[in-house]
Formats: sequence, C-alpha cells, structure tokens
Amino acid sequence: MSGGVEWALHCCVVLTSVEEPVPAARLAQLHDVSPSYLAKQLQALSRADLVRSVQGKAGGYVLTRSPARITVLDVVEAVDGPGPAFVCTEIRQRGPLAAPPESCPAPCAISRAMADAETAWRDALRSVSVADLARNVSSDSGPGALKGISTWLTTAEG
Amino acid sequence: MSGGVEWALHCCVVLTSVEEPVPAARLAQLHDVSPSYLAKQLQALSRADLVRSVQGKAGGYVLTRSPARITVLDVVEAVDGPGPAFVCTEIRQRGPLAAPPESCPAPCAISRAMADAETAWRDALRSVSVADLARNVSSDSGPGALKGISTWLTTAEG
DNA sequence: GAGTGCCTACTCGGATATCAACTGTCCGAGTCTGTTGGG
DNA sequence: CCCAACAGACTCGGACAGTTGATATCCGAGTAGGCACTC
Repeated sequence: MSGGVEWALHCCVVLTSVEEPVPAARLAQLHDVSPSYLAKQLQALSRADLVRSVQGKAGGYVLTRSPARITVLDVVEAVDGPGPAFVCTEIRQRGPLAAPPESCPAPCAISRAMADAETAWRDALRSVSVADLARNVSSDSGPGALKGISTWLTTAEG
Repeated sequence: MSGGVEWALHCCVVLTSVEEPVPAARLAQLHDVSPSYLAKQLQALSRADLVRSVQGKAGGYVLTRSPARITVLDVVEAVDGPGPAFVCTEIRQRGPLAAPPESCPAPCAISRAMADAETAWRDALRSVSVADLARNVSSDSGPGALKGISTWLTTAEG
C-alpha cells in the first residue's frame, strides 16, 4: 500500500476544520513531509473530485463536500487507484492441461475468495467517513487540537 | 499485492490431489510459469511450514497437513509477508504542532480505521481453506479435472 | 476619489530523475535411488 | 542370494541481475490580488 494514503487522510481530516483554501505547502510543513510529493497526492484527490483546488494568491485546497459524505475508501481509491490489489491471471487456462475457455464462464475459486476478502476490506473502509475520523481525533487529543491546527493553518506564521 | 500469491495458491490446490512429492519444475510447467520464480514462492511456503520439501531423486513438495487446516490467509502471509499493508508513520507527532508523545497512548484514528479494515480482510481470507478451494474447483470444472492433473503430475510425460 | 489596466507573486498541474521492491535467473549443497561388487 | 558401499542424478536452497512501480523533485501554465495610472 502506498504510504501517501496516510498523508492524504491526515490532510482531509485537517481540512475538516477550515473553510478557506489551504495551500499544499502549508499542509506539508504542518506534517513535516515533502511538499512536492504531498502535492502529487493532493492532485490525485483533486482528480477524484474529493477536494477542490483554487488558484491564485489566496488559493489552496478545500473539501468539495461535507466530511460526512467522504469515506476513507474514497481517499484510498483516489491515491492508490481503484483497481483491485489481487489480479487473477487465469493460469488455469495455461499450460498443457489448460481448462478450455468455454468452461470458464465465471472467475476461478481462488479469484473469488480474494475478491470476497477485498470486498470486506472495502466495506470496512466505506463505513468510516472523514467526519468520523475528525470526531475520533477530537475525543483522543481533545477538542482544542483541531482548533489549534485550524488557526495555525490560516495564519501566516513561519 | 505480489503476483506470486496466485501461483502459490494454485500450487496448494493441486497438491491437494496428490500424496507423493511433486517437484517445483513440474508444477511450473503445469502452469506454464517461470520455474525459478515459482521455486522462490514454494521456498516461502516451506519456510512457513505449509509444505514440506523432500530432497533426492523422488523429491518435491507435499502439504504438511490436511488441506482443511491450511487457510488462504496462511498462504498469503507466507508469500507476501505477515506485516500489515498499511503502516502508520505517526505523523501527528511530527511538525510544528506535533502532539506530545505522552498524549498518544493509542494509535491514531486513521491507523485504527485501516487496521479494522485489514482485520476484516484477514478474517475473510482465514475463513476459506485450501480444501474449500479444491471443492469449489471440482464443482466448477467437474470432479475429473483435479484427478487428471493428479495423474499428469505423477507420471513422467514430457 | 473612483475606475481601469497591468504587474507581480503566489497557486496548481504535469513532466522529469532517483530508488526500492517485485520479477526472473543462476549455481552450489544435500540427499535419495539404483547399481555393483563382495561375502 | 543378501548386504553394503559407491556413483550418479535429481532435488531444494540461497545468492545474483533486470524491470516495473513507488518516491521525491523540479519547472512551466494560470489566476487572483494589489498597485499605479488615468479620468
């Protein structure tokens, strides 16, 4: 799994607490990560229409909709790609004892088992929204944590 | 996800139908895959104690226990490694507004959500055994399919 | 003083190097089988 | 005829290159805001 998923999720959570656009560079120095690489992840979120990019002097990124309507699965698929992690090569149709294609209308049992597991994984990620994450962060570190980050993001200090 | 997982699972399924050891080279030409690379995957299965390797002239690989007691998760973890796919970097403890370590006794909300999803994925893979896979293959391609593979594996034809 | 045009500075977006992991390959260590020689 | 020792060949196991995707970076296109000039 790509490590940029964690960055993107944290960015979505902090964007929950602010209404003005936040530049990628500021998000990068907040998390102390590479600004250029974080920009790439945010571009992926923008392509997936999870955040809206505004250009110009006071530009940056803003969530396109309510955090309650953005699931963790949305972010993961935006960054890591929507394709399944396990891809069936249909090796049962290869080799000297290959199964004839007309007898393979459905994916093989192995492919089905892996697909079912990935479906369970996706369902779990879909059941958690970015708003849930922000709520949990508040109950962990106190309600003032996100508020402090919000004010730091919107002020021009170093 | 490593593509070798598919090869390893197919090998485990075909090993279900045979009692004698089967060399890696024969499994490779059955599936028409690289013999050397398949050998690497089988070595991983051997390290995980899922298959037993016997050396010498009539050597090869055999399952160490009943296929009903080998789960798909066992094979996946043996080949891809047991570590979780998502690793939390604890970036909340970095940067100018880093959370103090004493206020982070538990993993962060993001890490928990990802861990829960992976647990669901693991549970799904753990609930399917190699015996289940073999049974499904038989209902898909007919009971004769595995039998034919078994006889082909144990005979010395080209 | 108000409006307009321009200029600057800041933003994103995609094209570009660097690196690690997966993929693929090879040769040496070890062992079982079959044969052969002797008793 | 039976046993034991040997040779042979086949097996696995770990060490060694090639290639694709992830990581990290840079510079150009575009736009909003601010300023100066004009009316």
